[in-house]
Amino acid sequence: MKVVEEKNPDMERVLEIINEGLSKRAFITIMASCRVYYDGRATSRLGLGDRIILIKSDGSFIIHQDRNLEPVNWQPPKTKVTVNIHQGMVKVRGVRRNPSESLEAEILHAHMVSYFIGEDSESLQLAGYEADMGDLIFKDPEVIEKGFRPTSREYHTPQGFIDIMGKDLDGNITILELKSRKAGTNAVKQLRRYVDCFSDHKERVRGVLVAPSATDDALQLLEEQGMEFKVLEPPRELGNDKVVTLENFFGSSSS
Amino acid sequence: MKVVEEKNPDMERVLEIINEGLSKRAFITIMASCRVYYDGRATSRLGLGDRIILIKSDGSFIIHQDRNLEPVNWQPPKTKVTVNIHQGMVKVRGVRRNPSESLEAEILHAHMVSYFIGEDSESLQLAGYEADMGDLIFKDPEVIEKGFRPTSREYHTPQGFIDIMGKDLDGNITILELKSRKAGTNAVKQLRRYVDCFSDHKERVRGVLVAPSATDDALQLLEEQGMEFKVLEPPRELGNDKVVTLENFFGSSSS
DNA sequence: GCATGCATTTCGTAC
DNA sequence: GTACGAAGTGCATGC
Repeated sequence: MKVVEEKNPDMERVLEIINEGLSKRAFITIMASCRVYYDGRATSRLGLGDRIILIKSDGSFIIHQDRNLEPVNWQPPKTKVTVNIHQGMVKVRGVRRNPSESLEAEILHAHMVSYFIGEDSESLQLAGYEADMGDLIFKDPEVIEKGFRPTSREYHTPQGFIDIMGKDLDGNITILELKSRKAGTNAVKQLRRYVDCFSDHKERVRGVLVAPSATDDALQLLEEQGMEFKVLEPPRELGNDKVVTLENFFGSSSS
Repeated sequence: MKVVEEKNPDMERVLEIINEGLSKRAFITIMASCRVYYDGRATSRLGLGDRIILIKSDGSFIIHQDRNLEPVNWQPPKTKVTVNIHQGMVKVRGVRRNPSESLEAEILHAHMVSYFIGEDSESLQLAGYEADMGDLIFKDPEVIEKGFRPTSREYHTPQGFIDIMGKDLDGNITILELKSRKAGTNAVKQLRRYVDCFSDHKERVRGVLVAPSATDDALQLLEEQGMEFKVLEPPRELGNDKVVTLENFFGSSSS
C-alpha cells in the first residue's frame, strides 16, 4: 500500500493516521483548518484558516497558506514531531534543540489527512553556480581575456577570500570577483577591498568583476574606481553521467 | 464541496482534476512518480522518483522530495501553470517572465491527485526582527547604555546604511550595528567600515555591535579593533490587536 | 519596475 | 558542532 488517505476524518482518526504516518516514516499531508504557534528564533502566531501541512520522514515540518512560495511556518529536518488530542483539537507539535524552537499546529478540523510511502533515490543535478564559473575560468582562462593565467582560488585576505587571483598578459596581478547573477554595488565594494589589500604593491593591481550582468550603479562605481567588468555567463553543463536530452522539455513549448 | 481527491487515477483523470483545480483557483496537491526539468536562472534535472507537488492559486508551483525543508524545485507566485498529456505522461509546466524560466514535472504515475478550496484571511503575526530591535532602542535608548541618545536611523554612508547613530553620555558619536541573530565577523567588519567613514572626525567615534550573541571570532575582532559588544535580545512583542495567551502553546510541553 | 538588505533564511562545506 | 558564504535564494520596502 502506498497511499493512505481519508476525507473529513474525526479527530481520533486524524490522530491515528498521523501517528501511523510518523511511525512508518511516511510523507504526511494534511489539509486542515488550524491555528499555528511558533516560538524559537522568533515568535509568531497565526489565526484560524485552511492550510496544508507537510511532515517529511526527516522531520521537516512545513505549513503552507494558499499564497506565497514560502511556507508561513516551518521547522527544519531533525525536528521531533509528535501529535496528541487536547480539548477536542489535534495538536501537531515539532520541537528541536539548537536552536531551541517549537512549532505547533492546532487542528480544529481536518478536510483531508493522508500519508504516502514513496521511493526517491535521485538527487538534483544543478548547474549555473558561481563555483561553476570558477571551474570554467581555471579550465579555460581565456574566457577572461587573452593571456590571463589564474594562480590561486579562495586566496585569503583580512577582508575575506578572493574568488580568483591571477596575472594578466603583462604580469599585473589581477583579482577576479565572481557573481553568478547580476552583480550590484556590493560586489564592486567587495572587489575594491580586495584590491586595497595590495595597495602597498608597487605594480598595478587590476580588479575585475566577472558576472553575466551588473546594475548601472555597479558599472558606474567600477568606472569611478578604475576597475573593470567582464561579462561571463555561468556554464550550464550538468554532470557527464547525467546527459539529458532537452527535446521533451522544450517540445511542448509551442505557445 | 471542499476537497476533490482520487487515488491512482489514470492519466486522463489526472489531467482533468488538475485542470479543474487550476480553473477553480484551488490549492492542488499531487503525489506522483515524476521527473523534473528546470531552466531559467540556473538549469536542473531530476530523475524519476516519488514527490509531492503543490500548486497554489497565486501561481506558486512547488515540488518536494521526501527530504529537506526546501523544495527540490519551484516556481514563484504569478507563474503561469498549464498541464497536458504527451506520450502517455502528464506534464505540468510553469512558465514565467522576468526572469524567464520554466519548470516542468513529467508525471509517469500519480498516486494521488487532489485539490482543495479553503478559506484563509489570517496573516502571520511575527516578532523578533532586527527592525524590532531598532524600534526598541529608539523607544528606550537606555537598553544600550545610560545616557545614550539615538539621533538617526539608516544614516547613509558610502559604505552603506548605518543601522542607528547616536551620541553617548559624553557626546561621542556612537555607531550601532544591529543583528537579530548571533553576529559573526562580517558584522564586525561592516561596523568597522562605518566607523572609518568618520576617521577624519576629531573626536572619538565608538562602534558598538548590538546582538543577542556573537561568535568568538567576532568578539576577538571587536576587541582588536577597539570596538564594543552589547548584548540585546530582539523584542518578541506581537501586535497589540492580536494578544495571544500562551498557555495552550506551552501547556502540552510536559516532556 | 529595479535596487537594497533582512531572514525562524536553508544548505553545503571546511575546520 | 561551529563558522562562513552562496542561493534558481524569497520577500518587503523604497525609489
